[in-house]
Amino acid sequence: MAGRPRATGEPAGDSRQDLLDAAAALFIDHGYTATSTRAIADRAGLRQASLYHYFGGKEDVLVELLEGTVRPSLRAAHILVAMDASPLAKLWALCRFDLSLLCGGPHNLGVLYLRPEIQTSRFEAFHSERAELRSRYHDLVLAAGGDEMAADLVFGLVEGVVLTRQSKAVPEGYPAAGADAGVRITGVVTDLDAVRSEGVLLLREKDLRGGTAVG
Amino acid sequence: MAGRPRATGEPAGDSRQDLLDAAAALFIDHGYTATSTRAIADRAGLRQASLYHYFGGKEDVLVELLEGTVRPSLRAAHILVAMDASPLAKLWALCRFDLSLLCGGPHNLGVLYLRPEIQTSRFEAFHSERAELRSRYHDLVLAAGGDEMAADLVFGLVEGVVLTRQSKAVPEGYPAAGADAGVRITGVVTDLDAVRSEGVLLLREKDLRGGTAVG
DNA sequence: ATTATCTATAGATCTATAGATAATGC
DNA sequence: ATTATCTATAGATCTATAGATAATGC
Repeated sequence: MAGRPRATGEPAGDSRQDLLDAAAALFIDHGYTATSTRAIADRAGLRQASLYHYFGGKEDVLVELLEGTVRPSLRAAHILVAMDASPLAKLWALCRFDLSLLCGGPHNLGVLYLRPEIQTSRFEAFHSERAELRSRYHDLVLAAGGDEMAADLVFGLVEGVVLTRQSKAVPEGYPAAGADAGVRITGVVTDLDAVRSEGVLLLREKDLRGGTAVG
Repeated sequence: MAGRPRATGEPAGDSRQDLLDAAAALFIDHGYTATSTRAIADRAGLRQASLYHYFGGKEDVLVELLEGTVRPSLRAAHILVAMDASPLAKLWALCRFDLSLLCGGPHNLGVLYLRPEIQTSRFEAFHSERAELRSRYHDLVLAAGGDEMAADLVFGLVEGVVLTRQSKAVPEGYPAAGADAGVRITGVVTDLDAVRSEGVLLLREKDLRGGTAVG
């Protein structure tokens, strides 16, 4: 702790986290390349060079932000898959959980998935975690009787909310409605009301509650 | 025509189009801000300063690229809406058409929709055309008996293919399967086979055939 | 005479490093 | 003695403009 006081006069709290928060907002609103290390530091109340005390460089900041976004969803997927319930109910719950994360939080962090700067080896860990999440969706859709393409469509529907959220505020019931849609897409004829009820129960599990994203 | 020959020796064809093509590839692969005017010109076989003979600046190039992507879809939407058919069949056809455009073409141009650089007044025309396309989806979903949220979900499903395409090659039948999914999402109980058959017929209309994107 | 291209460059960035300084903690 | 911050700066960009040059077209 301690150290030289900030030139801005601000009462230095958790500088590292301040830098992450500032970077998240700027990367989303202005883009990665368009955001200078100076802009990040300024917003966090520090001088440009101080960023290098906490991170190796700008890329390290983005790596850390991204890793934090898939983790919760992947964790939820693992828990759900292991539970004792029908595949469709698990699928409903996973869609619902994932959509809540993508719709929640102060920033539309999911847009970062489409940024070209993350197509380098520095982001391999992030990409493989996201690929694994996609696999869980596939497993559930196939187990429910759907096909490969339906699985891709469901995953696309869920992540597609990122585009929706960029254009307009998503309404309250969107995650639940999206989960309904995800189940419908599978093409498996079923009693949707029953699936939804079972899915809601699954999300009551203690490890799956209040899963709102950081950012 | 004519003018001083290129320093690269290349046999100067349509320089303006060459610049647009080069910019499309680079904006998508490396990002707008990360792409320098020099990189665009180099790829097009010209010197950096020559870009300014054709465009006011880098931003003008992006404006032109984006305008070219929504136009065909919006045009198709207008034609379909005016046709004499069931709302669900029109919706199926619009989804199918739109998905074909987003899946086709050499580049995944749709990713540009999520770039932060386009959130300025320079891109207002593009944004309003895209908003109008969204409205057409809403009209059709509501006419078919679905609600507002279903309409947003269908539009999100369609545009969500942009994320899918970034991670993997989308299979041949994806646009048709996506159109099926779009209809299913509405929640309107119906004979999907009949809707699909009717939708396929609508796309036989001369103005809606072979609608593959430029880029 | 017009056009498409070129070369050269001013002015404004931006990243990362070197090294100083002002706090706390021992 | 350690840590968090600072100031200063070298070196590498990048955009846009000024003005020259090499073709074709009249």
